[in-house]
Amino acid sequence: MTSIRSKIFVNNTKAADLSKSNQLLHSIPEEIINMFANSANIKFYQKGQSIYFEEEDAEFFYFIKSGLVKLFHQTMDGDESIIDILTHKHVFGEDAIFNNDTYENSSEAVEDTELLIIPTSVLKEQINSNPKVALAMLSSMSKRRKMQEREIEHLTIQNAPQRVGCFLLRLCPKNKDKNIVINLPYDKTLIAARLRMKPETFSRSINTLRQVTKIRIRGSRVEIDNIQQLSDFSCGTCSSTYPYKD
Amino acid sequence: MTSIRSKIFVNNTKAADLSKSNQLLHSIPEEIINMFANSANIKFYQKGQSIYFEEEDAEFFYFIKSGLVKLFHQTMDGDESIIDILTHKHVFGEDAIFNNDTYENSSEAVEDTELLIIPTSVLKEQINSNPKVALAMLSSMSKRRKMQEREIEHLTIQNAPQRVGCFLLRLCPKNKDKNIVINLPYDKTLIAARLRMKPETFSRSINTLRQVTKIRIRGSRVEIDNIQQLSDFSCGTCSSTYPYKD
DNA sequence: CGAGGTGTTGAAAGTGCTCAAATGGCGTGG
DNA sequence: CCACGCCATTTGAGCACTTTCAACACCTCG
Repeated sequence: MTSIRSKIFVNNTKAADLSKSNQLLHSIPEEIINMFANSANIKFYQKGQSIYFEEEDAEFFYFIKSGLVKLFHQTMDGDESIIDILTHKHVFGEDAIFNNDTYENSSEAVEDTELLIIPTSVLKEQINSNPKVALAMLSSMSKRRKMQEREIEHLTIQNAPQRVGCFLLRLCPKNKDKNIVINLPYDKTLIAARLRMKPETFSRSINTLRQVTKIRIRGSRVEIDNIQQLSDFSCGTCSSTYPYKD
Repeated sequence: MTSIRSKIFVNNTKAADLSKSNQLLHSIPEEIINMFANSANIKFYQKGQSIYFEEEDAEFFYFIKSGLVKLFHQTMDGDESIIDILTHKHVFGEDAIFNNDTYENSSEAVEDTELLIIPTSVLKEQINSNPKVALAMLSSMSKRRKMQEREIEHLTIQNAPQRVGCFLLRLCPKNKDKNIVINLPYDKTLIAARLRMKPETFSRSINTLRQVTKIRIRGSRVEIDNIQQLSDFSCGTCSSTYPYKD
């Protein structure tokens, strides 16, 4: 239970490496983040270190330079319910500005992580004064909403092996459909939690996928010969089909 | 499969009855909607009539004056996956402006319904030119995101009777905690679908609730003597507790 | 080598779903 | 007013899927 305030600013490169990168998936466009470069600082978090806790006052929001961050809720019976796992270039904590400047969930570094921290005050100013920023926020929030809707749908109509298959499909490069080799982005226990299933269920789902779709998995290495077979199995009942737009 | 365009403008009261009402739950504030009054028209839909289909070009978004609207996705195997049931004062279809002016889901009147229809072009103009509108949109979208997060959490950690209990709790007046009498807002089959369970499961869940929490249900009338008992049962494992803020 | 973390497997229990059938309310035509 | 049919709801039985609990394999690190 380290206090948030106790973390030390190790580095102050500021905008230095904010410039080189492309469109963000479900988050604020990087060009917008760049506008905050002057107000931003860099902060390092060790694996397992907490970033902020739910209901804490939110003075900052965060941009992930590198590493892995887990967003979660603490449940009444002591468990935690994972909201999302975020990686490179994702933004989080910004939603606090619509929540009375209070964080809506807790966050923690899952690996050693390098974050850009930006005062929420700056974001609020920009939203109010710069229509482009407000629009970017709207657009990014809309995308997230859509992804959440998809997640809800999947929780309802897909079974565990299908959800795992769907997760793998999302990792595949968009332009290939044969002989794909990918690596799981984080350990299986965490993937299981992200997919809202138990590690045992995840493991058994992998076995099912092996049998049904002929994929090969060894450690974190995944080989998919025929992506069609995997998407037929995973997405046969969904409202969207592979390849996904986001 | 009636065409959307075939519906007739029955009435043109315009802004007439837009003024009297209070804050909206998870939607655009009514004061913002009022700004569009001059561009709005009123349109009636019969029970069962489709309002728009997924992927259709979106020229309008909608405000519910009265009635009941179902938002849903068509799944690959012909079923439909319900996204939400909306009532009086809810806004829908506006998300299309962030989706290439294409509706993201389908909608249908569940009862006879009176809608205010407003061109999306007007909304887009306002968002770009009026920071207040953009801010209102952001705030409302943020609330919806939060509700979706809660729904995802509930799908994962609550069982069917708990989800039903939670649904009932949301219907209760916020200021009473004894001898509450409420009415189910729509028929049980639809509630079941909204809670993402089968009608059979819903029915059995009601029975469980009767036994465990001493509530009485007859037809659509629900009597709750002790709300504490119901919320202990339903929300014991969630990250939020009754009374809910939204 | 031993400890701890991660991942896998087996067996049993729990939960929701499917299918089938019964019940009950309600409006229509007689 | 009554019989009929339709629809919503309930109930029962069996099944499919996920979790739980327990045990074990594997790997890395000291």
